[in-house]
Amino acid sequence: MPHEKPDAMELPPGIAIAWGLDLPSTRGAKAELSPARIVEAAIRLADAEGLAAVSMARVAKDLGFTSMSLYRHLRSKEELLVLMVDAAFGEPDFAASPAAVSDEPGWRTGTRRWAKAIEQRYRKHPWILDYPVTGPPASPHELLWLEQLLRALAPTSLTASEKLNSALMLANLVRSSTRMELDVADNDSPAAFESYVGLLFKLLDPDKHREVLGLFSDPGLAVMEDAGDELSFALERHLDGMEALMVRRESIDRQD
Amino acid sequence: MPHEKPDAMELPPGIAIAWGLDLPSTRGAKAELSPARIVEAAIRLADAEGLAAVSMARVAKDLGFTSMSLYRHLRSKEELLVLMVDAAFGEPDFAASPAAVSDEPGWRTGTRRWAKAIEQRYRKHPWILDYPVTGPPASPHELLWLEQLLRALAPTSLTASEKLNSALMLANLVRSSTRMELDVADNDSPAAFESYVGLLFKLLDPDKHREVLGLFSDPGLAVMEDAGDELSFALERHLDGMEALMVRRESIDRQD
DNA sequence: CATAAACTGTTTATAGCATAAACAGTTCAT
DNA sequence: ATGAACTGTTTATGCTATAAACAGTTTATG
Repeated sequence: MPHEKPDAMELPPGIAIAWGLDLPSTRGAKAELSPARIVEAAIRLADAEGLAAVSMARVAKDLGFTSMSLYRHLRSKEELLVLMVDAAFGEPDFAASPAAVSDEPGWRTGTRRWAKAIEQRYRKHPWILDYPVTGPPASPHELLWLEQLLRALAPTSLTASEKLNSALMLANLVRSSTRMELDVADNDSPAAFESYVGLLFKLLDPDKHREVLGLFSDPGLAVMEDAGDELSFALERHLDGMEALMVRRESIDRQD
Repeated sequence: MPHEKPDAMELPPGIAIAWGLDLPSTRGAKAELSPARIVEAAIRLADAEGLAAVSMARVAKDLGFTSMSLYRHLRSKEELLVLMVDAAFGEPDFAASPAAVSDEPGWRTGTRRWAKAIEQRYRKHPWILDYPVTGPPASPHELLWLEQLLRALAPTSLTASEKLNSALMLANLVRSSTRMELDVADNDSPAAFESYVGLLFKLLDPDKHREVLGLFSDPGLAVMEDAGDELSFALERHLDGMEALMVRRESIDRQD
């Protein structure tokens, strides 16, 4: 890859490129490839065949180059993956807030809208969920999404730590709920679900596993039909929990 | 592997072995290896060097056998991983409930105890967190843990779906919180945290990222000192959210 | 203007991975 | 006693990421 600013030397993989910190070089043959082209091809491949299909050789082949050519633009496959995920998140897109229509606090509406928006990104590029979260967000688009969520939480009475914690938790919640829904959807529902329950009844001991068996015997246990029901349930519970904290705090403030 | 009951033929990888469904065979040379020995060696290796160090060749070498010998006892590496995770969870261990000491509802205490207990398993075998969750729990120990959590939730007024959803959410919450705490702890804290924040200040646009920057400028943003603080925060919020649902429901019941 | 530095892409090579296939030895059911 | 069933080994295949050396191209500098 082209030489970098001194600043950019010790950054985690992909971050320098993601933030546009490498200066284009003047000398040398002009490049046909670029990180952007490679990432684009890799995303196309992952969308079509999953993250497991993304190998350096395959991406290069799709572009009409050799595997090693990619290493002129990316330090490692890890770097490619970081850039893919960042690009797949993309810019947050919110329908501009229609003011407070309902009687519920604005932070709830905003957070819910954020959750639905990022869920859509996961559904568009499900392979993002196959790339494990390694640490706090450091890539441009991930930080933009975090920013949007923090803006939704800004009007609340939460402390800085609480806001950060809540934001990270909400992000995890959407991620894991969506992942669960997609996993289940993959095993085209009713047949697979029946066979899962059948398996449980064959294997479980009615004594040691009475609650599990009771649950799956319950006729009221509807397989969540609409996509997003599971996420909605978890999200509303979490919002209620945050609200409880705020209410408690305000009542303490009032009595001081 | 030895021949299996007809029942055991179509099960997901590892499940048949985990539930002890393969009959030991009488004919043939007596085996020196066994799934149990292999899994034990693999866990020892993962504990010491991480999940990435677990290859069939390495596990076999540690046992003094060839790679291919493992395939006489396990269908695939996937099967090994499933069995490792199941064994690493192990039997749930709860200090027998000391009745209701505090004035809070028993389901809260029980759920909290469950969360802390499973968190300890993750801390003992952090590599469990590197193995992605693929679907609903099907292995014996995972189902035992689920059973224990459902028992804690049993006295609540939640419906069957709500209990299942809540249980899965709680499991996700503990998993992702612990993962985050371990990720951060890996980068031996203060130095790495400072450099992360420094990075943000160098890269972020004070306009486009005002909330993120404001947050990290806040002197009140304490790096959570005690292990488990992050988990506790998220957990209490979630418990509050569940409680809010129950309270709302009871008040509706009363007015009907 | 010539030369060297810097860059791009290719070829070749290595070490690791999961796992298939064929084979030799062992034990028990028939 | 014979053959089926089993265990473990050897050998081989096709993947993977990526290091190293090389050829060609462009541009900055002598």
